[in-house]
Amino acid sequence: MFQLDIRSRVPIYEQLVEKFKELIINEVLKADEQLPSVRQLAKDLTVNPNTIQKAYRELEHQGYIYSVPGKGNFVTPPSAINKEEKVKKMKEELLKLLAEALFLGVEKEEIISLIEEAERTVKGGEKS
Amino acid sequence: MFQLDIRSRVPIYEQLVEKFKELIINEVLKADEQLPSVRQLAKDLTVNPNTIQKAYRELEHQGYIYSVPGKGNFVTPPSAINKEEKVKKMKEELLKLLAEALFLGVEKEEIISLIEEAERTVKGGEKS
Amino acid sequence: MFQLDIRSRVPIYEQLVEKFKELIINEVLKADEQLPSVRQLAKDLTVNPNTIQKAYRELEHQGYIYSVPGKGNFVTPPSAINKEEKVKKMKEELLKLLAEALFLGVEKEEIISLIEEAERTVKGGEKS
Amino acid sequence: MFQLDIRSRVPIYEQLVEKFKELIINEVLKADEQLPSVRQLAKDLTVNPNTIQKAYRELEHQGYIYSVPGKGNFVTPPSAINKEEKVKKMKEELLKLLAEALFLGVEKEEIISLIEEAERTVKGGEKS
DNA sequence: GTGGTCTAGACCACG
DNA sequence: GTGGTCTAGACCACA
Repeated sequence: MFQLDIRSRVPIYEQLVEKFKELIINEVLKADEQLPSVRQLAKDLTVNPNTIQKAYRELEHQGYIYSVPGKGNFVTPPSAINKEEKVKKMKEELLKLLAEALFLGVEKEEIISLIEEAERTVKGGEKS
Repeated sequence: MFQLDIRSRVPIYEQLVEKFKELIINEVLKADEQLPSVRQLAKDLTVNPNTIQKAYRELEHQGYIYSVPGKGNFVTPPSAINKEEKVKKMKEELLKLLAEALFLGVEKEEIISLIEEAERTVKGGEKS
Repeated sequence: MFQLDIRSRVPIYEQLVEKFKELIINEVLKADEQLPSVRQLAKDLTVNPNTIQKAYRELEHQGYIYSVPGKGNFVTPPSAINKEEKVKKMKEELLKLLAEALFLGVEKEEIISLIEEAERTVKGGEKS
Repeated sequence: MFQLDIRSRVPIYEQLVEKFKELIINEVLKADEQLPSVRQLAKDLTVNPNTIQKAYRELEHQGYIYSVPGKGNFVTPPSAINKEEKVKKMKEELLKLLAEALFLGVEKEEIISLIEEAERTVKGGEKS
């Protein structure tokens, strides 16, 4: 299910966060869908349960999932994500990255085609 | 000369690497120019010499400078730097960020205006 | 009758306790009135009977209801409920929250207008 | 230094978060002051280092402290705390608590005197 | 020395 | 069964 790079400099739990965000953004995991249980995923990935916990907790902090103790972890419906603050940070980050890309000689047209590519992967998540 | 953010999460040596890369790409530091000596820079920035050493080693590893034992560290000519790999990573990162932005409801038009804003900040620094 | 938030972090039994306390303080449930039976309520709310039991036991512990074995659970007359302790805790909590608000730069006037807003929502429910 | 209630229902790390927030709000811990090291505090409180870590991490998430790996954890200057979002949540919480207090028969005057008491403990933190 | 991550394994609350 | 917390102890990166 996941490909973790155990040797990478980026922590396992952070890799997990990224993977899950991707799945949620691309709606592979749909609203209110249940995520794999902490123990099960830990077993599948041969990682310690604490590490999974940490990833889930971080995802919850970022608003992408919510946790119901005794029940499981579930995907937050996009409409319920607190966007304002997140969008602001996102724009700053985007601006920085765009400047860097232009600086390295990436053409404006290339970036626009990247936007279109991104649109295709998201499709339908921007309604709310 | 440098503004280091001691508070930042990103390690000092990495901040140094970024700064030097900027100076090199902008040709503030010209081809084959000698970099400040480890000891001198460490003194100027009130940073541990080990930290400077680490930054220089990393710059060398990434191909931005070359080291001549007993002489010092020198700038690799920009034409010799391999940008391809960096551009590729940048595009991947951009794609991910763009998808996230669209997911959070940022309009395509907004992103395009961000590109234009980014263009303005870069203009003038991209002589190389 | 009840709106339970299955998603919430606060346990269902605790939500039940809060709801019942509200109904009792508001005298929607009058003194010595009988509460719904554990089985019936569990069925109505599609909740595990154990959960209802736990809520009732907790309400009894806090003094809001009393249980007559073989008969059912009944509302303690409001006059017999000890509010003092609760008011004390409430004040401590308020003090903490007020300090935090002031620290974050909320103006005193804003807080007073919040009090007035709160007054309006309570008006009409405080017959007891 | 701290009084932890090991038997309490509220987790140790959360108790720590509350204590530290209090110390920061009341300016016992001043801006950019260093917090006790994870290991040291763990030893002093005879708690596992991981638990301290968790508390510090949470405080960082909430914006009250910042962490510099290899250096330590430091108090965020009030001016640098991202307040907007926090203030919004705070007001909601305050409103709820105020309504509950009024409901329980706490007088408006009492609340206002609580504000004044809170003001005295904070004194000077609301400038920015 | 510092913080950050991770494993191994335990116990609790909840439904 | 689920998530949440905690201990014990290890290793790494950084300054």
